[in-house]
Amino acid sequence: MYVSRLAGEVITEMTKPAAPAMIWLRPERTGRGPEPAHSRAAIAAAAITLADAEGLDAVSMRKVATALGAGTMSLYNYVPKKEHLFDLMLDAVVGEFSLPDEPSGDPRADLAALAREELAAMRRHAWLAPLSLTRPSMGPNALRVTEFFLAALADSAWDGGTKMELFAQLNGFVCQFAEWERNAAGGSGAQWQADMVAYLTGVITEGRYPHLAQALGGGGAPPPDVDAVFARSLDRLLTMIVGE
Amino acid sequence: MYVSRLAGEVITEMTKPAAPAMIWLRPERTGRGPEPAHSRAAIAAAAITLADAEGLDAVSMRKVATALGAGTMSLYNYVPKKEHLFDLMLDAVVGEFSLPDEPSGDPRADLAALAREELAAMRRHAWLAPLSLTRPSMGPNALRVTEFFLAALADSAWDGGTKMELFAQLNGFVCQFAEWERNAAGGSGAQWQADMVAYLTGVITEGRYPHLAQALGGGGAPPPDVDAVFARSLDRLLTMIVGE
DNA sequence: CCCTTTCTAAGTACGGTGTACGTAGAAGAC
DNA sequence: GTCTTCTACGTACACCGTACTTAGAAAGGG
Repeated sequence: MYVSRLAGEVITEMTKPAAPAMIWLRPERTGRGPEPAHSRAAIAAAAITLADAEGLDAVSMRKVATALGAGTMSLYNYVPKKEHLFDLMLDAVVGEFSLPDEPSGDPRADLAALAREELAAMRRHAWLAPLSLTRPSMGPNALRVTEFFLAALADSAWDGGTKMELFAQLNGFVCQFAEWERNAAGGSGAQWQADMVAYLTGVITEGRYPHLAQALGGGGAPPPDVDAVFARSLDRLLTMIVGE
Repeated sequence: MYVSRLAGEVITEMTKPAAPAMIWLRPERTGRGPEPAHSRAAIAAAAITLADAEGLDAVSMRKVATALGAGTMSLYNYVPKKEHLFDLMLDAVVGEFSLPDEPSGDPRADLAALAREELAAMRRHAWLAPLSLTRPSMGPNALRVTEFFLAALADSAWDGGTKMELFAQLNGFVCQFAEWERNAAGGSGAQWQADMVAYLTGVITEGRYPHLAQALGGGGAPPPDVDAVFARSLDRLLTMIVGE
C-alpha cells in the first residue's frame, strides 16, 4: 500500500504538470469534502468592494479574508495565489457588461457598444484599467466578451490571429483613455497634478521642445466634453478595424 | 529663532504643496551639503541590472541600495518613494534609444523607426512593457522621444491633443506586442503555457464559443516570423496615424 | 453501516517589504 | 568661525504573501 501510493505520487508528479497554476483550470467544487463556505463570486465581490473603497493596493489576502469573515489562510483554499484573486476580480467585472447575445450585423455599432461598456466599467472601478493592462484575463466572462467581439467581426477579412490582436488593441485603447481621463480629472490627487503642471510648464518655457510646447499649449484648457474625445478616438480606431 | 523657524515651516507648508512628489521636479544636486556619493544614472543602472537579472519584483530598495554599496535608507535621499525608482529606470531605458536628431521628412518611416527602437528595448528588458504600461513616464529622455514623435507629425492635420493620444496609442501597441511575443515564446514559464493550452482547448472543444475556436484554431501554429507580424500590425496603426 | 479518503478551516511563523524617525557628521554660505 | 543644510545610515514598525500544521466535516467504497 505504501509502495503503491508512493508510485502513484511519482506518476502524478510526472504526468501532471505539478498543479494547475491557472485558477480557471481548478473546479470551484470537487464534490468530496465539506461544502465550501464561500463562493468565488462572493470572494470576488469582497475584493472588488475593497478595491473600490481603498484602492487596489489595499486588496490583501488578509483584508479580503476578514471581509468575508474567514481566517486569512482559509482564503488560500479558494485562491492559491494572490494573482488568482485579481483574475476573479477582473472576470467578475467583465461579467457586469450588458451586451446583446448576438451581434447586430453592424460591426461598427457592436464594437462601439463594447468599448463603451468597458469604459463605463473602468469609470465605476478605478483599479480596472491598470489591472487589466497588466493581466491577460481569460475567465469565463472574458471569453464571452471575446466571442462577441469575434462574432461581430465574423464577416471581416482579417485572419483569426489578427482579430485577436485587434481585440487587444481595442481593450488597450479603452484602458489608456480611462486612465488619461482619470488623471485629467485629478484622480491622482491634486499634488500630482500640480507637480505635473509645474514640471511641464517649466520644460515648455525652457524652449527646447517646441513641438511639445505647441501640442500641449494648443489644448491647454481641457476639452469640454471627454465623451466627444472618446467618440472621436474610438471612431479612428474602429475605422482601422472594420474599415470604411 | 525657534519661533521664526516654526513660522517658516508653517508658511512653507501653506505655500508649497508639501514637497514635489515628482522626481523630475527635484534637482539632482542642490549644491549645498556634501557631494552625493551616487548619481541618478548609477542608481537607475543598478536597478535595471537587478530587474534584468531577477525580474521587476526583485527590485527592492534594500537590494538596489546594497548593489550600490549604500545603506538601505541612504537610497531614500535620492529616491524618496519607490515609484521614483521606477521612473528613473524607465527614463534611463528610453535614453538608450538611438534616434535621428531631426525627423527625416517621411513620417511613416520615422514612426516605424521609433516603434522598432521601443520594441528592441522591450526585448532587452523583459520588465519594460508591463512597467511602462502602468506608469506615465515623463522624464527628460521621454520628453526627447515625445518631441521626436511630434516633430515627425509636424505637418499632420491632427491637433495637439490628438497627437499626444496617438503617441500613447503607438506606445501601448508596442508594449502589447512585446508582451504577446514574450508569452508566445514561453516567457511566462512552461507551466503557464501548458495550462493556457489545456484551458483553451477545453473551452474550444466544449463548443460554446465557435468564433473563438475558429480564431484560435486557424492560427494554431504560431506564425513563423514574429517580425513580419509586428510589421503588418504596425503598418495598420501607422496608416491610422499618418494616413494614406 | 463504518471507515477511509479527501476536503475545508484556521492558527502560527518566517522572510521579505516600504519607509518614518533619529542621530552623526561633512561641506557650502555668511 | 559659525550656521545652515545637506548626506549617510541604523533601528524599528506595520504589513505583506504564504509554507506548514492541526483539527474536524462530509462524501465513497466495502
